[in-house]
Order: sequence, then C-alpha cells, then structure tokens
Amino acid sequence: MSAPKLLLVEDDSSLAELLEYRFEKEGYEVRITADGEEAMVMAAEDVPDLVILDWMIEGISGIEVCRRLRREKATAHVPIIMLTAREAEDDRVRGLETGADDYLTKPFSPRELLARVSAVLRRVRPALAGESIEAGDLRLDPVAHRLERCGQEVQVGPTEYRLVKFLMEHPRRVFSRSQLLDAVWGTDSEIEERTVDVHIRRLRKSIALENVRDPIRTVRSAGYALEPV
Amino acid sequence: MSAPKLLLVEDDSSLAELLEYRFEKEGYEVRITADGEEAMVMAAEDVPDLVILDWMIEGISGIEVCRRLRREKATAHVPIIMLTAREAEDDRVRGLETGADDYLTKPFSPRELLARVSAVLRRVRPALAGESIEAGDLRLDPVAHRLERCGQEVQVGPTEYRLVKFLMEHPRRVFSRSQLLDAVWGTDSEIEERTVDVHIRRLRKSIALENVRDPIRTVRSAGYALEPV
DNA sequence: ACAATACTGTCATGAGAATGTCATAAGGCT
DNA sequence: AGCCTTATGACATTCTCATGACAGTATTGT
Repeated sequence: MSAPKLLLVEDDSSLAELLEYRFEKEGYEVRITADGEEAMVMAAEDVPDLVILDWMIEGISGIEVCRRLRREKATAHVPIIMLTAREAEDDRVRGLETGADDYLTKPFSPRELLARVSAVLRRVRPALAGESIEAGDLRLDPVAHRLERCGQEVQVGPTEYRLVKFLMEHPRRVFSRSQLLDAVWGTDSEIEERTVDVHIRRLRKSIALENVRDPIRTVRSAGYALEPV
Repeated sequence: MSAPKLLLVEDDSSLAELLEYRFEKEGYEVRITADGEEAMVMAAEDVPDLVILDWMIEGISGIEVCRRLRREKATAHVPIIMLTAREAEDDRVRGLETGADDYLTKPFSPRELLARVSAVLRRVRPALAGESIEAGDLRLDPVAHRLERCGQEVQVGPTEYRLVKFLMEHPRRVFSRSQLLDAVWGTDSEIEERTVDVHIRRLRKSIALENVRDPIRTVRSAGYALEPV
C-alpha cells in the first residue's frame, strides 16, 4: 500500500525537519516548502493526501493557501491541518470556516500531530491506514489487495484495482476522465482520455453479477462515479 | 434538505441546553442524553450524522461509548467529536486513537464547536454542509452531479444541468437569452437566441411534478428567472 | 532464458442521447 | 383585432459512450 503523501508548508526549518523525520519514520512520504506560492504549485503537480499548513508563512498567508487549495478542483477535497502560534479562538474558527479540517496550536507535540494526521486520514482515506473500505456491496482490502462483490472475491487487473480503489475512496463523486488519469495513472501520464472508458468497461465486466445493478454511473459529458447501493 | 442529525452525549445539563439552543438555531436536529448506555440505544434507533460526546459522563465512560459506536456496524462511520475537561495531551491522543474524529477541550466556545461540527460534516456529507445549492424545492449537488426536486432525483441533459445550475446560483434574477447564452454556452457561442427557449422547455419538462408549480418564470420580452417557492 | 499468460493502450464501429433549428400553435399586450 | 413573444413538437445532425478486436508490452512460472 502506497505511503500517504503529505505536503508540509512550514517556514520554521528546524520544526519542518523534525516533523519530516518523524513522519517519514511512520511511513509517510513528505514534501516540504516554506513558501505559499510554491505550495500551490507542488499541490497541483502531485496532489497530496493531506496538507499541513502553517498559518504564518512567507509569501501568501496560510489562510490564503487554504482558500486557494479549496478553490482548485483537484485539491478541493484534500484535508488540511492548520498550525498556528495564535491562541485566539477567532483564528481557530476562521481557519475551520475557511475549510481547514483540523487545527493545532503551537507548541504542540509531534505525537499529537501524528495522531491527528492519522485520524483525519483514517476518516478520509481508510485505505491509506490499511483499513478496508466498503462502498455498497463492494469491499476492498488494501492489505490483501483484494476486491469483493457481495462477499465474493472478484478478479481485476492492476489498473482496474487502482481505479476502483480510487472511486471507492470517493463514492458518489463524479470524476472527469482527466481527473481519473491524474489520480489513477499519475499526473504526467500521456494517455488518451478515451482509454479511461475502456478500463471502466473492464472494471464493470469484472464486477458484474447476475441481477445486481452496475454500481458505476456514467455521467454524460462529465465522467464517471461510483454509486454505492 | 434534511437537517443534519446530532446526538449530544453530555451530562452537564446547562451546557447541553445551551448547545441544543445554538445548534437548533443553525438548523440542526439535536437529541440529548446524559447517559452512555442510553446514547448507544439512541444511536442504534436512529443513526445520527454526528455524535458529540463528553469524555466524562455517567454510566460507561465517553471513550467506551466511542469504542462501542465504532464496533457497531451501523454507527462505525459516524463521526465523533469528543469533549473533555482535561488538557492532558495523552488524553487527546488517546481520544483520537480510539476513533474520535475531533477533540475539544473545555472550556470551549459554542462557536468553535459549531465550526468544527460543520468542518467534519462538510467532509463526510458534503450535501449537508452547504456544498449543494438549494433553491426552493430544487437541490443540486455539483460534486455528485445530481439534481433533485422535492427530494426526488431528476434526470436532465448536460446543457439543462448547466442551465439550472446557473439559474439556481442566481435565484429570482431575470436573465436575457443572450446572458444565458454567455453564461451557459460560453461567451463565443454562435447560437440562436431562440434555442434558449427550447432548453428552458426541456428543463421545465424534466423537473415537472404533479401539482407542483413551475419554478421557472418567463418574463415577457426580458428573459427567464428561477423563482424558489 | 523462454514460453505462456495477463495486461495495456488504441482504434474502428455502432447505438443511443443530446443538441440546435425550424415551423407552427398558443398566449399576451395595446 | 393585430402584432409580438413564447411554447411545443418534430427532425436532422452532432456528440458521446459502449464494445470488441488487436498489437504491443509486462509479468509469471518453469
């Protein structure tokens, strides 16, 4: 199971290094920047699984980064944990209202941050924490690399596996073909958008059962979504 | 739009009443109990959208309630926010590790709790947290790409979808056909203005229901507007 | 190392849905 | 009434998606 990707936006370099060390030890993949603008670029290039964002950073402010991340379609749903030196409740509330998912006041212990990161990830992407995910009558066990439909194991190819995993992690949401290419094939893939159709079909075929309706919804001129029953 | 259902487990009755008042004012549906066992029963009877759980309550402890909620299939994925008087980091970490989604230390302001509740719900049930657009008995969920009338899903084509979305984003305002062409078809479209009429008709037909009046108002020699009921 | 097998990406084709336009009917307004 | 605007049904065209085939590439097992 691929390591959860964190993006740490923090301009206190000693803190950043400490956190990098701790998180990498826990099996996370960490990228660091001290600059807000650069953070946006990095997030766009390779969408992280979670962003840890210092309120006070160089360039654009943390809260502005938060807002912009929310505005971009690709990063709109990436969870964000804000860090701040301020105690003021107003700031906390404002951070949450801007779209942060959680909030930690400095000084904090790395252990608490780790716990919060893992709590947020568990909620948002259970598969990253090794938990199996369910969507309707589908169940995916990331550790065993197995997919079940109605309790029965189903064989799918590697690409179909990644595809169904991604869709199951975001049930009901419609993804365009290019979003799916980014998420499943990687940001720099130069693959025909139509190829997505083919893999969707292969996936449908693999998980098809008699008298059970197809859980994959085609949204004309928009993309595909997984609809748990 | 169904109100998000909260279950508040808190044995300080004055705090409970205060929170009930604030949450109901915000449009939540709140149920309250001071007892852990009873909380389990209430949660099983009618699964809430979110649980606010005091660490120190009568009967079984908060953390035990948390664990049991996680164990029951029906409530395993209901987000939980824990409240506690303790400052100790150990407790915070333990709470998160037990499966709480968030954690607040007393004393806290109701406003911050509101913000956190809404942050958690936003992630879990986007349609509940204002990510969907509502206009009268119409509701549009842009993430799932769905349109509902009176709670019932309605099928519309891509153009009608964009059209109704635009109208719902600006309720009551009258738009000329050329404004609608710009907004829905794009600035450089070279399409007959009369075509708008046809799509308005198709939209009306799609969202029509027995005994419910048409929410689209024709403004003679001016254009169309959406009139929420 | 080699062969058998599985997987991938692309394309051509056909079915079906959505779109834009028009002709005509219906409805308002002066 | 007479003029003007909108509603409606039909229709040809254009788009979009589903599907099967295929050649090239990985992967697997021996």
